[in-house]
Amino acid sequence: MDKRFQEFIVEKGLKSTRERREIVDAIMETTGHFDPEELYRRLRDAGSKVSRASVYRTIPLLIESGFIEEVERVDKHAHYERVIGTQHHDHMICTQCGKVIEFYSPTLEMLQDELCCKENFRKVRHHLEILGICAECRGEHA
Amino acid sequence: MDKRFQEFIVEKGLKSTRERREIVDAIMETTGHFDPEELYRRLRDAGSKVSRASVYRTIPLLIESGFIEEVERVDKHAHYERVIGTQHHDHMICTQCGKVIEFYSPTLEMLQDELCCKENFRKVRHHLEILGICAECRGEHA
DNA sequence: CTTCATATTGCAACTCAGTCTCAATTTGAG
DNA sequence: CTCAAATTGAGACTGAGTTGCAATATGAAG
Ligand SMILES: [Mn+2]
Ligand SMILES: [Mn+2]
Ligand SMILES: [Zn+2]
Ligand SMILES: [Zn+2]
Repeated sequence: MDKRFQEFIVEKGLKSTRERREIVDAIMETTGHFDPEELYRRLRDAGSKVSRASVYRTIPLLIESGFIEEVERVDKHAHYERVIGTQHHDHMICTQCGKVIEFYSPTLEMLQDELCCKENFRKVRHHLEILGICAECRGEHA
Repeated sequence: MDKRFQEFIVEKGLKSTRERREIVDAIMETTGHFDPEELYRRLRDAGSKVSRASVYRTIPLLIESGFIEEVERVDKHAHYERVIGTQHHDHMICTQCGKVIEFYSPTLEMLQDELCCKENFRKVRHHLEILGICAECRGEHA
């Protein structure tokens, strides 16, 4: 069970339950993006007894604690990814095959800070999604 | 009725119906973001007989023709905005009051092009959302 | 270790945006 | 004008996400 989430639970006066621990652990073992249904199935398949309701109820806590973030909406359901223990990045998404390229640009980050400053806006987080076609889907070899 | 959408309809071998014309016209009169339910209500209130189904069925056509784009997902429903006859821009959204600041930065656009080039990704469109707190919500005067 | 107020759980019923089916109507090419 | 093909409205349906509730688990206090 992640220490930071544990602290969050205690500070908020919530309880550390097996269900929450199982959910957090399952996400720790996840690389890449996931959706709640998938996470729920994964838990069940691993023998857990957590309910779908608990999974959905835990997600807002995980977001509030800064453990995960919502990253995309595909097929009208939300997708998340762990942000604790990973570096911040943005996404290029291939609209043909769904492939996700993660990238990070300090210049891009700084530029955003400047823009927010100019608008007198206090940036908390951001979300950049570049949609297009990946090299493979364009049938280019190199 | 917007000329470009009209052309799109013809080229696709679709039909120009009163319903589609009414929907397009209603969006032309819209400034800012809107959601399908709102649009539907607005049409009805103006005396139109269009059905909710037609509104939802027309939206994908409007997107495909480049007339509107999906801009945000709030309260788990989609929001759109007209992009024909407006300049491309991105958004800063206040998580406290919901205010939307629209901004445009050529530098930001170019930087994205460079990053895509580096990843060998063909950018088609993008979507940058900066979440944070606006000046008013921070209780600052100036 | 026991007690007990409070938080949490599973389940199933529910909500609501969005989709689909189908019979009736409209469109526009010929 | 005719007629195949497209579109429409109504309402049933879907599926992600939420919620009420009774049963259960947690953990602070004693
Ligand atoms: Mn990612
Ligand atoms: Mn806008
Ligand atoms: Zn691809
Ligand atoms: Zn605000």
